[in-house]
Amino acid sequence: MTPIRPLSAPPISARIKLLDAAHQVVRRKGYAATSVDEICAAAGVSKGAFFHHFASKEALGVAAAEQWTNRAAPMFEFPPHTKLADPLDRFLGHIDFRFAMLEGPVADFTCFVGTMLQESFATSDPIRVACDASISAYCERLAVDIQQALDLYDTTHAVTALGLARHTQAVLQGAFIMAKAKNDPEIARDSVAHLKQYIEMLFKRGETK
Amino acid sequence: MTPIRPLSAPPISARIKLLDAAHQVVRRKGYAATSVDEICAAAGVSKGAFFHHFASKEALGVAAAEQWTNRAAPMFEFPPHTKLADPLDRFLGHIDFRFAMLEGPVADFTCFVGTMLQESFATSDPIRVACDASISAYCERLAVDIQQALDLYDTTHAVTALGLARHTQAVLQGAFIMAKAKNDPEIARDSVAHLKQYIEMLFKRGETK
DNA sequence: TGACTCCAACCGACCAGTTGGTATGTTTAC
DNA sequence: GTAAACATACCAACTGGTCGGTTGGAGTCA
Repeated sequence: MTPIRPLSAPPISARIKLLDAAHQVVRRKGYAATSVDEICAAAGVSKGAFFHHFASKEALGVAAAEQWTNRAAPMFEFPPHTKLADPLDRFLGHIDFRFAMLEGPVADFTCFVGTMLQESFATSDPIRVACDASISAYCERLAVDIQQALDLYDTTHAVTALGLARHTQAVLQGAFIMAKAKNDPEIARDSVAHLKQYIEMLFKRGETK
Repeated sequence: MTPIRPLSAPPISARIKLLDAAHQVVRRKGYAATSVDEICAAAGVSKGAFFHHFASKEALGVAAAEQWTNRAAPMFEFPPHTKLADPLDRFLGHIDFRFAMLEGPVADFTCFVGTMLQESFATSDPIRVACDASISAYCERLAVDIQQALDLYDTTHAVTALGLARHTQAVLQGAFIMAKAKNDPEIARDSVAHLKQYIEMLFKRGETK
């Protein structure tokens, strides 16, 4: 399966190229409609290389879902808003950041694991579990800031940090589908704007405990 | 293509069976992963019947999306809440209704057109357009009650009826994906509960204009 | 240094099974 | 009688996956 190599070693080129190609092609065409040959062509590698690195197409799906988590991680580190002192500012800054991502071709901002889930949740449990892990990791990371905001600000409403993080993720996933329906990002931004308005209402800005 | 027949005539049996079978199988496996043979088997008809009623698999997808709209229509007519006098009660009743639907096997309550959109928005414009039409019809119907609620109740927030209807649809679509990730409806209900809380906050219950 | 070994990385022709779609025929309803 | 509704056998194209082979760089020993 995955060759054993020290984490410090340079990444195996073809493997990374295949994972990146899978992210791009599958987001446009879906998992089942994307053939192994297509992924190879997009990655610029041979079929032999594919099956050297992955035991099966399903194994690539699992690995690509894990890689998707890695790709999302910088979202919580590099943007300016992640350095803000106020946890609610960081949360709202994150929403703004996701809002700003919703532009250009639809396939470029939609979620790889969300797309795969639609097709694989009932047909491949390994892929479903890997996609769930990626989404859960996102939610749990987002919940850290939300919990700090809940600790700091007054809110009389029934809200848990993880629950609100999951709702945020759900709104984003739903927004992607609406954007796909219209083939236009604008409708997705409207939904994220509603989400932000909800969060601001929940936290009643300015009233600390 | 579609045989011309008077609307009053009894529906062509095999055609309806194929559309229903497509709804069931595609929601479980996705569009691309579902073969024509499988749909025929699930419908209990032959392949000859399939290609007699539909020019291609894509044509079935379009017809099934249109049929999905028909299947959703009773949601706005038969449930008790649709007869309530207050438009906000009808809207919130609809949310409760959708909430209550979120139970049992995931594939039984998820959205056929939402699933198809994920795979077809970039590869089949006819299917994309048909799915968009189905979602838009739902949103426009829902927006009727919302508009009446906006006319009746005081809300200081920036909200349009159609925009809120679309956000409702987005939350539902996102909730389906979260349910698929966990293979469990519970997480979907949490998100719909957040949506209901948002709507109640928007309309500040009891304060009419 | 340089000849030798070794093995992960990579290649591309090939295979059996499945795919959407067709061609041709039979049944059924009016 | 005739046309729509359905059935069956079939096909070329494509699918995921296999298999024997080549390559190139890291060790090793003289």
